[in-house]
Amino acid sequence: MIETGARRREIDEVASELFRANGYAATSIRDIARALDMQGASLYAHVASKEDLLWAIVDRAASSFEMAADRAADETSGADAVERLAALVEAHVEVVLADPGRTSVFVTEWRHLSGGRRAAIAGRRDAYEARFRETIADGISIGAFGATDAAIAAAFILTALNGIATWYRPEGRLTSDRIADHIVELALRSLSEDHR
Amino acid sequence: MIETGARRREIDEVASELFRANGYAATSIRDIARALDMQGASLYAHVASKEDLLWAIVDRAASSFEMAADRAADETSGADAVERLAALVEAHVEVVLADPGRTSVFVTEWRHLSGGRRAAIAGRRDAYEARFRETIADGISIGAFGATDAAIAAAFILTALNGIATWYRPEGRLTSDRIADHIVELALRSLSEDHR
DNA sequence: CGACAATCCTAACGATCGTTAGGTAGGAGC
DNA sequence: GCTCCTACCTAACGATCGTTAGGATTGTCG
Repeated sequence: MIETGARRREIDEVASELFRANGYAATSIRDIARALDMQGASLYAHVASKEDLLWAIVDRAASSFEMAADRAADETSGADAVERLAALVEAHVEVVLADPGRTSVFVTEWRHLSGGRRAAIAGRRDAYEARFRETIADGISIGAFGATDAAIAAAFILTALNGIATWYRPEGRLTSDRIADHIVELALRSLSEDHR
Repeated sequence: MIETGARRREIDEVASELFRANGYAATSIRDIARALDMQGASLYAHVASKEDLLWAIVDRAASSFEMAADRAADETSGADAVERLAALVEAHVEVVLADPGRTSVFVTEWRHLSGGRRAAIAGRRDAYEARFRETIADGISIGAFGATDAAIAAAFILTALNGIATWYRPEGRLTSDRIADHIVELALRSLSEDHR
């Protein structure tokens, strides 16, 4: 019974931007409505609850990352760990840069979901991180990466990649393509075997 | 007129933990009071406003980073860019690991400050990031680092270092010392000149 | 003993919160 | 022309928010 019409998509976009700028808890239903030139109560013709708004954003963002990682893994199945990790990193960066606002909400506001939804996102997050961790562990075991701890390396890289959403500005000095190139380079180099 | 007694410090600690777990906006004065076994109104014997609580945490965290960076810069003045950056990174990681909760509040909740305080923190943050950026730019110019963009590299490293606060658990598998070593290694390698 | 400061209390204020109920305007399809 | 659906409205609900006012208790120091 989830509404998916054009109006609902506008509402999701406005909510995403306000959640990003002010946070979920500090954004009221009436704030969102005001940005859409309507009354707070009117939003309930489109949405069952405030949390449903957050859920729509977070769930879609999580799916975007999962699908991009699936695609990256498909395209590099059989390749060595370095290439597989490069594909994962590149896919992640592309999703972040395609919608930094949504990514920002996803990363910082999912904890405001309640009960099962929160647990579900935590689980998907863990599973997603495990892809990175295991690929890094593979690379370490074949000597392609410097011998670091795979769990730490995965956390390091993923938080750095998600951090892009906090500082990237589309109107900035560099195009998103060039930023993506730089970031992928930094991430892969952090695992390189030879240094100094 | 800022109270600095022992009781006030307890209040700051409890508030920091609740802000970290639930966010500033989703934490009420009465939540904080309940964790201290007192009534919400009683907190105002120690604190002028809810925002003052956030300010105390954020300001102290910002000062910790600044002082640690000052010390690191002092100890490596005259050294080459690689060593100077290493000292900055190590100092930052140590501050994060010394109090991940406070760091987490600092990084994610400072936007809830109003007016001048918010602007002041934004300025100090920019100045702090500039230290990293300029040290990296120095390293690039003398060929010690791979030719990446200094601004992107600084943002990449700093968000990765701040990210530690979101996943580090003191009761975890590794000691904070070992984690610090790994992280410093990852951060420095991401800038290394030779790779592949 | 008495003054004082620190600490916490109860009660209440006006504002705002998420949400529900019930109604209205306008266009689409028969 | 009538019905139905979509999209919005006004009004209000009970809860909770940050905060203030004023009083009680307690221990310290003279």
